Amino acid sequence: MKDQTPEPTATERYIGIGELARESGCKPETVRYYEQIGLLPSAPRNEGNQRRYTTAAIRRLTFIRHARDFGFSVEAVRELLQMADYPTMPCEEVDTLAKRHLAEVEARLARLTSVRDELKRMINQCAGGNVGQCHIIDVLSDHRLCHQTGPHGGADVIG
Amino acid sequence: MKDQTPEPTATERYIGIGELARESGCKPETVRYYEQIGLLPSAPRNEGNQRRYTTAAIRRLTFIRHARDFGFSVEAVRELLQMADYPTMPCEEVDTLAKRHLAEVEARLARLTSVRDELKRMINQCAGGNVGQCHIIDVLSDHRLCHQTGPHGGADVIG
DNA sequence: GTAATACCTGTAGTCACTAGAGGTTCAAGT
DNA sequence: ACTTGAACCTCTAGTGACTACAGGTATTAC
Repeated sequence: MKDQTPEPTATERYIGIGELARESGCKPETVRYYEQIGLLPSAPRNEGNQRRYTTAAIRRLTFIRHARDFGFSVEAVRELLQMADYPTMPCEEVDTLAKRHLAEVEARLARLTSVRDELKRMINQCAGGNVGQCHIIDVLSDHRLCHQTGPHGGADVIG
Repeated sequence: MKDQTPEPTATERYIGIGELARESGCKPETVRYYEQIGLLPSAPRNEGNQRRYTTAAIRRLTFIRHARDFGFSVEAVRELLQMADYPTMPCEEVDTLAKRHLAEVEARLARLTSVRDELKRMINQCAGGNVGQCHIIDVLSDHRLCHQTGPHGGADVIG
């Protein structure tokens, strides 16, 4: 990964898992989990068996959290990390991964948008009477009552 | 739930779990799962211990699948089913549930939209060189490089 | 009669964490 | 030096909504 900060010096301060987690916006449990599944390398331990980290770990974990926030799966993040570790490689694969992810996000957006529209229609048509006359229940009971502009009736529908 | 079809007669044909699943757009495993968690009542069995269903089950399961397709949680579906079972009750609660769900869907849409925009920006700015110069990696490494119109950097970010 | 298909139960796996039990270590204050 | 409380450790189990599999039984078609 590209260094934005100077290299850690020999006298660099080590931090514990709690501070690392705070700095990167996650919880200590999550850090241990990422170590367990190999997204983070096993951290060196102090005399009392507690993990000690440098700023390199903050950068790596921030990268991970940020990619996860973008909705990349853990496996995609693993690949992104591998690529980021070799700055001289062509970035074609990174681009491909990002584009594939964008396509998935857009598909989810489309489905979610059609769900939203249908929900709005359902709610607007509810006259406020009793359940027997309720349009919301009707639409849920019978797919044919849907306006169905988009593909919300598919298999893995909600993103 | 409001009947769209006439009441089942005494001579009605019973169907197996496979046909029920096909009719309602899910798998037999899912039907058994719904029975297990109490969304569907325990089906009567034939001599060989296999579940037999009537069209009532098709209607109920279709309702469930459809509500799930709209993104209602299983617990919300459970409540909707309870309400649908009492057609003379006021539909206020149904309305409330639907509106709450709409709000959640809109929140997810907002987050997802901001993620999509940022992904697009990342990809457009990738000059196609090597990983060391790759804007995608840069943005993932450093949240400050985000355009950040929306709240995609929050806690539970991706819907 | 036999072979293919559908069905049964029960358990474990998925994804990405999160929560808790039960214990150890560290840092600060007295 | 001692005590207290926070932070840390490992290991296991739970979340949601299914899905998959193993190992067996029933039904159906030929």
